[in-house]
Amino acid sequence: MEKKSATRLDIARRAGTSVSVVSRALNNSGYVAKEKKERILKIAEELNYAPNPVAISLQKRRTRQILFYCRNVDNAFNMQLYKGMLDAAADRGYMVLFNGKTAFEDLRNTLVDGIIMQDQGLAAYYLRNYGRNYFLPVVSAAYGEVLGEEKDSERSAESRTFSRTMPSGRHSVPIVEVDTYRVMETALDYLEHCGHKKIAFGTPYPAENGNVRTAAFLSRMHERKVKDARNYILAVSRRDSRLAADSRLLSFQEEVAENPHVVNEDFFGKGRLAARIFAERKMDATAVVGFNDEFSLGLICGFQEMGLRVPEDISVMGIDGNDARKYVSPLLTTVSLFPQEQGAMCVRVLLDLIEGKKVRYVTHTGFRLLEGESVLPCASAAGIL
Amino acid sequence: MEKKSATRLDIARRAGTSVSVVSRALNNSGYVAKEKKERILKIAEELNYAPNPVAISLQKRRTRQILFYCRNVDNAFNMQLYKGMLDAAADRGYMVLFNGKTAFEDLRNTLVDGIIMQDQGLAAYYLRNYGRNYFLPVVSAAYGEVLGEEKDSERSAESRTFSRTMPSGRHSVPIVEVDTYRVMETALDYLEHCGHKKIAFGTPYPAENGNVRTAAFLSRMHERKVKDARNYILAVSRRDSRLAADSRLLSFQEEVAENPHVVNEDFFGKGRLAARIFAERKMDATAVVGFNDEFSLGLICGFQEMGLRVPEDISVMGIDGNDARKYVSPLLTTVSLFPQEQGAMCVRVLLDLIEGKKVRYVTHTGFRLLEGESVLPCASAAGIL
DNA sequence: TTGAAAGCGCTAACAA
DNA sequence: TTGTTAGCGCTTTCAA
Repeated sequence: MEKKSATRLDIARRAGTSVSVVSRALNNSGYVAKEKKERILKIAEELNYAPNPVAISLQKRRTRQILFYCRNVDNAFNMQLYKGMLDAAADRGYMVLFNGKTAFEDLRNTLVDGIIMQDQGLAAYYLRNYGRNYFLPVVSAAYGEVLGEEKDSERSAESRTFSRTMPSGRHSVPIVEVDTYRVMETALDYLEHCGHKKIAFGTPYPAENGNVRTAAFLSRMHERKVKDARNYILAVSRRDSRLAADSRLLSFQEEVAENPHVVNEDFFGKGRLAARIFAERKMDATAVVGFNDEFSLGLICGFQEMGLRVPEDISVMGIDGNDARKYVSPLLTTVSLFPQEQGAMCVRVLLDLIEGKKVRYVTHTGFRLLEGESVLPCASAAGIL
Repeated sequence: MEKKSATRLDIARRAGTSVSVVSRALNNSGYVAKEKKERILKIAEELNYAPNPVAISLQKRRTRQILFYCRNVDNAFNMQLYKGMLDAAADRGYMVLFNGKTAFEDLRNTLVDGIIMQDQGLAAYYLRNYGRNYFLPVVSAAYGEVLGEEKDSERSAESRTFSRTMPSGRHSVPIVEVDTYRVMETALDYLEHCGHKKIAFGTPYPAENGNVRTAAFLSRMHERKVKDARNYILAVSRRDSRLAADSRLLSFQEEVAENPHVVNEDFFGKGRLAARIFAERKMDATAVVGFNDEFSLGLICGFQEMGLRVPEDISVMGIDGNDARKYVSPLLTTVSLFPQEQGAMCVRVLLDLIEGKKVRYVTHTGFRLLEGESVLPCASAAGIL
């Protein structure tokens, strides 16, 4: 048993034939005498033969593995994305591996045919710094990425298509995303429908940070003729001293941030803190839309810790459709982005790319309001402070 | 750009030298004239050369990748195990991939050097059905596995060692686990210390199911001369009709259970239901130890939904050290198994195995009580029903 | 129906 | 210091 495992050559020798016949027999492809085939199969069995997948991959120049590269292992939303990927990939004979931490430089040594990046920021960074050297197809799921020039130019090119040739844009990657602007609209419409007039947007980033979700909020508020919209942005400063101290868990695990732009965000903790800031600033909103569900769960926790009732005193709404909602009462009302479907779509786009088909540059996936109990319906909308 | 990427041969040709020199230059190993080396590096740069990791793996007969095979993608505990693995593996130059769903038969096609199984049950099943044919080293993290003959015989062989030869036991795999009996003791000691006399054990499995945690509870209760210990087992029947209906989330994702013995357990949902069963059965315990943290969070949720206060009316305690604790108030008191350390240890054992070192058959990792707010301290321990 | 032969892209021993 | 050579284990022509 200690010795190395059998190869097709070993089988061929015992069967008194050649490797190519053995290969055909094992893969049942091509001609091979029935009797001989049986003998080969039997010998393979006896030898506990198992093909070497690495050799097959080298020959076929295809591993049939793809990777979901995702830093936020903690976030259930990403795990839901991953779940969606698994099925979609299996349908086409691929495996999806997951990796949350390998340095970008080492990523190129992964034995995969393509990579799905957690979000656009990561994808752009990767491509800019490492991607040019070898074109391993990459697809990105979008999620709260920062809005910049690149983003602007991208928005105007939604119908651009890709093939396996180098993309035309500078650092562009096909992305699968949800239309954040319409999502935000859905959230705000719902709250207004429930009677809320003053609506805040809670975000874990500084107010000036131009992430799409904040931008979408401002844009929608603008449309609604709210002039002091910026006052309704409830931002958590990255350096708020209470951040570390506020952790609910004794932390025996030091957090390590390796890439400057990729932090393992504690959305929950920031949401929790945001609730305190809301009170300190005496914001007069009757409802808060959180940056994402994790953040919103933190908001609920924070409000409750201050003795406020959700939704009687303050309504909270999220964005994502994160299954972690189940843990918290009241059940969070949210706009679900159906991460599973988004993940599945990422896989389809990536596999199309790998297989040389043309793919759309931007693919939009669906969303839907999921009612919970965290928004006061038809509220008389009295300020609480 | 469309054409296939450059190889060492391409570089060699342009540099007017041979592949081996190129190889040495690129890997900076062995002799190569300084000037020539520079030229080679430059050409490689120009050609956007990137080595083919599959070819390297074939040659080296090592992928430097290992896999964490884990079905319960939903459970934060497993993600914590995974996080621990990442660092430990990086220390030794390995990547850890994660996969949650590939069928066992396809697992052998994975391009990895070894596999860590989520728990002993999975590992045993895998080895029994697929593992014999090719010895891909496997290590298992233990967690609530079912106690059987195998397990008994294993316990008596803790000091057995393994090498890459076929293990001596029938379907045995090195495991990295925490001593469940001592963990249970720690939990019960703490509750008694807090004044609790009647302690229940909540489990998502039928009462007869001999999983280690239930067994440990019974064993410890027996030691404490509690004769009706079985009456304090709060079990959820697999077929309780309320299970499906009780889900807090609109479920657009149908759950698929592929392997009979591997179910994507909804521990939270079962814990929630268990709280109801507790009330229906009018159990007179003043504290409940949940099977694991997820289950215990469900218990808290369930009790609160019935208008009971935790811990004033009923104390709840968990086992695991699952970070999902942060979501729920009151903060769950638990015995942490330090999943990150357990995961790291799994990796070390697996890599030792891969590298041909002898490894212990069973490796125990540490645990510790983590106080939260879900247990009433020094309770007068009045029954609530 | 078979099997020899030429790779896939890289490593490493060895002779030069 | 260099280059030739022989693989790693498998697939796939193509001539027999």
